Amino acid sequence: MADFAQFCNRFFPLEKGVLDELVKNTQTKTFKKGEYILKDGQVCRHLFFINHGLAKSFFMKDGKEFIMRFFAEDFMFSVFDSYVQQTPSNYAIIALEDTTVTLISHDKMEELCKKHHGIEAFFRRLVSLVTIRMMKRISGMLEENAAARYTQFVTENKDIIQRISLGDLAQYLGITQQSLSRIRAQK
Amino acid sequence: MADFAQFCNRFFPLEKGVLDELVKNTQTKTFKKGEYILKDGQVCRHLFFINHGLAKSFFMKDGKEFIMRFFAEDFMFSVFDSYVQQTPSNYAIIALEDTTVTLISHDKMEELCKKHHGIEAFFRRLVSLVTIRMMKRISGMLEENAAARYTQFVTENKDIIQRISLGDLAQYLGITQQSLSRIRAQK
DNA sequence: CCTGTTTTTTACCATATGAGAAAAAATCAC
DNA sequence: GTGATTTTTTCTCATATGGTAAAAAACAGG
Repeated sequence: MADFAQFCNRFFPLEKGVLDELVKNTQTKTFKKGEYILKDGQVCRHLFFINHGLAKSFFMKDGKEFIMRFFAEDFMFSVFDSYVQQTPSNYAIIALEDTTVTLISHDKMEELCKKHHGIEAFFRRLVSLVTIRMMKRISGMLEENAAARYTQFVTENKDIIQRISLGDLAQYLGITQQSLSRIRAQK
Repeated sequence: MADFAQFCNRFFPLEKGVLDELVKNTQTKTFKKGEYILKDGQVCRHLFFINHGLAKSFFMKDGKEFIMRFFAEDFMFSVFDSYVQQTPSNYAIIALEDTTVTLISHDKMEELCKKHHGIEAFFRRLVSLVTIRMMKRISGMLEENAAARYTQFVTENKDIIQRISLGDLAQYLGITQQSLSRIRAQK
């Protein structure tokens, strides 16, 4: 069971009092497998941290589902476009397993960012790392075909790969599940 | 000719003295068409702002070029993975036209972020918007085929589209220039 | 343990895009 | 302005992936 305060200490150490204030302003929620953590069309009003479980963010287009990312234990995330702009989200988040999350509300977080320079810096670091991950994703999508992206995803996500269905993984890779099944068969 | 201070004021207003301090710590450089603004393998030690001109960031793989982004006037950017981690860059930046940039060094910027909460917040906003753009790019690459991505790029970049070669645009879209030529022909 | 549901695999054909080569057009340098 | 270079187009064929359908396998609930 990942702990949010511990995560923070590893991620970006804050002064004791500041960390306490941050943690004090979180709440915890549990979602059953298959439940929406965020529905598309809603404004994403929280940062999330996964204590336990697995989730995906995704969107639909022409009846097809496309997966932006999987989120597992000890990971902090949000739907950043909706969160930052406080506009309705094009993406939804669903729990793929029974999942417990720690939440910080946008308004509180903005308030804390203004109040504590350290939390602002924490947040900058968080978004910076998100950016770096997205750069890698874009590079991978440009340079590699589906088979190579699959192999890479497997090697980089050994820990969660068994927990993700073939269909979900295919939609993350941007191919049909039939194609992914074919790719797997060719090994 | 875009002005950096004006850009800042529009982007994220800082206190007068703070903005002055930021601007005072910039320098200006000019690159001829075709010159490297950053070579891959180098650590990206600056944030960039384009006063005038056009540039692309890209990487090579198996002799093929893949373009991450184009940067035109009045735009602030960096190679964020290399910049944030201060590690050698996998990406290079080349001027596509004679280009003038305003630079802020990483070390100075970090110093200013520590010193002025406002600059930290400025930077958070900058990285947040980068993240949002990258989310859009990833969505687009997942959901749309090359023809649709081309159409969308054109409509969203009317201003610079005539300045980008077909080959470069193809490599941004993740297809060959022959394919893009074919797509264009079908309109 | 059995039954219904979901997930994965397989097969067939259609289509988008890639690779290589070469022609045509546009641009650049002197 | 002219020749050289670069960019764009066109062509042909190969391949990866999509779409549809259906079978097989795995899983879930009573």
